[in-house]
Amino acid sequence: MATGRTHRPATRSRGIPEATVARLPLYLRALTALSERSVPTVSSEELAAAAGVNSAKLRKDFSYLGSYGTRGVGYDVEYLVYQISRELGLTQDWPVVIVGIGNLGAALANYGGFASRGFRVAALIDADPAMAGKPVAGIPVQHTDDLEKIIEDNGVSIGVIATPAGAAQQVCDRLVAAGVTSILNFAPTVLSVPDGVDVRKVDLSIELQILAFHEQRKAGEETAAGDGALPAAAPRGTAADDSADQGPDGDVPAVMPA
Amino acid sequence: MATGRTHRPATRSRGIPEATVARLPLYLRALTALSERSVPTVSSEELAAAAGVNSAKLRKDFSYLGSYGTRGVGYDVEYLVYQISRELGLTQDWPVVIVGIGNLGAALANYGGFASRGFRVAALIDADPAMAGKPVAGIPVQHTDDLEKIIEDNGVSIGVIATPAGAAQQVCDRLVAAGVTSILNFAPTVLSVPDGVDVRKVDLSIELQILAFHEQRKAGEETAAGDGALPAAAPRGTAADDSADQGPDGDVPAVMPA
DNA sequence: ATGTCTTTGTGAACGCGTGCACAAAGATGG
DNA sequence: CCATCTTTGTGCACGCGTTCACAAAGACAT
Repeated sequence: MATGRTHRPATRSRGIPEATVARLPLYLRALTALSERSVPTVSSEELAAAAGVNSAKLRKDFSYLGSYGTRGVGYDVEYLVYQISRELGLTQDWPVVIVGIGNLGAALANYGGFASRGFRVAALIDADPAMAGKPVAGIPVQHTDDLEKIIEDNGVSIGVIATPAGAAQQVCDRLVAAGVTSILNFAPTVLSVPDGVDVRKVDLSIELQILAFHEQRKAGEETAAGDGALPAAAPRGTAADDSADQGPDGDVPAVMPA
Repeated sequence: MATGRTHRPATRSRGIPEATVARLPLYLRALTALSERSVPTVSSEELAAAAGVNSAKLRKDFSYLGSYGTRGVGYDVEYLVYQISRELGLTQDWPVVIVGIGNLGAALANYGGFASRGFRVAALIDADPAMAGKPVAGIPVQHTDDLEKIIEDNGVSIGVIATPAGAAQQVCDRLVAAGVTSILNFAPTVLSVPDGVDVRKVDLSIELQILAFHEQRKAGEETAAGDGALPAAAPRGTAADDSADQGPDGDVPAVMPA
């Protein structure tokens, strides 16, 4: 019934649009900076500039949370920081596990941005027995075998996957089975999860590819404009490209023709 | 299909929606996997499932690139891989510099996903003199002083910023001045750049906060709709726990109402 | 050839997000 | 207390992206 497609109950709980939720952390950061400088109030214009968004958009975003501003004055910084923090759930403690302590996982464990906002790295987990017990960022790495127990003992509901792509789905399944309902995925794979589990993915390679697309378009604009067929060619005019590039790495882009 | 027509003059490569561009790398990854398994063709349904998207969306996305499918059969995997690669600009070499070789920068330098798709780490740059010459991922770290020269000598147009927040804008300015026109920013700051420069940001902390929001909502659904409640409060943040230098934006944890 | 079956490509409707523009609300000064 | 000024909060319109649904296109069998 209800032919396919995962049902999406999400996002419309309190009526806060997903796009707004995604911007709240941005506002919060800007507000925190103001708070540290003991700035008492800000206008939507100022705050919007600091957050890099449109002021009308910001006001509309805040209107979803309630009327926390004062007309003619602006927003009380401290109060707004509190309201947004509460809305995002940052007034409570969120134990997090990081699975896959390679280069990236270790970097994440050391990343200050996590700990600084209510997120606590409860455990580091890796499949390599040689890693077990070894401290990373002051936390001893534990073996994957104990994953379920770790999740349960710490009441973890948020998991970070930083494993190789091949292991990601399996790890994901175990996390979910153990009770994790939110996953931040750094592995370059599409994870499939049951309803009720949120997945956000961060894919470094994809971001670069998107940049490359725009970069190519920019480079192509200078050369020619209207050719009917394949634009191809794409002579990237930038210097130091045609001459000495062959030596250093001998690594060619991995693509093949038809 | 080589025989002339069948071509829509309508929206050429100039008119590819941003949302579509953002999905092309996803398709490409799925197609590459199929290619490695020597699968000759795929239907939009199959490919969409592998990429985790709707099949109608996928077909529409591909329609912006041209008519590369065969009705009744599907898409030729190899051909499509080539077309998407070309569209994304991955058939050429993209030298990239990474600035800020801390935990994250080092992880990025080691990240296989970069090199595997036409991106070549041309240089690693850090402001710490002690890092200079030290090899990371087989590449010797160079000092920030030489940034401009490095950009120029290597014809770099894409830069990755993995510095602390405080240094990001300054590094950004120098990159742009030196000729970089695309920036991937990992620092938790809003970068301001002149027109013509693309910036994409990856913010680990923001992703977690978004997850926390949904997580809180899920948890709140079961119990009463009670708001606030400030659980256990007592944010531990004051312990100055930030790991040395990587401090993202160093902000205080909690807050209080007015 | 002809008919059937599969799958693409796309017109059209719909919903979400964005930005404009302005009235309402409150501060401030006389 | 009233006038003026500032800034919020929001109704409205517009454009983009998503999804549906179906005709057209081609493969394949007879």
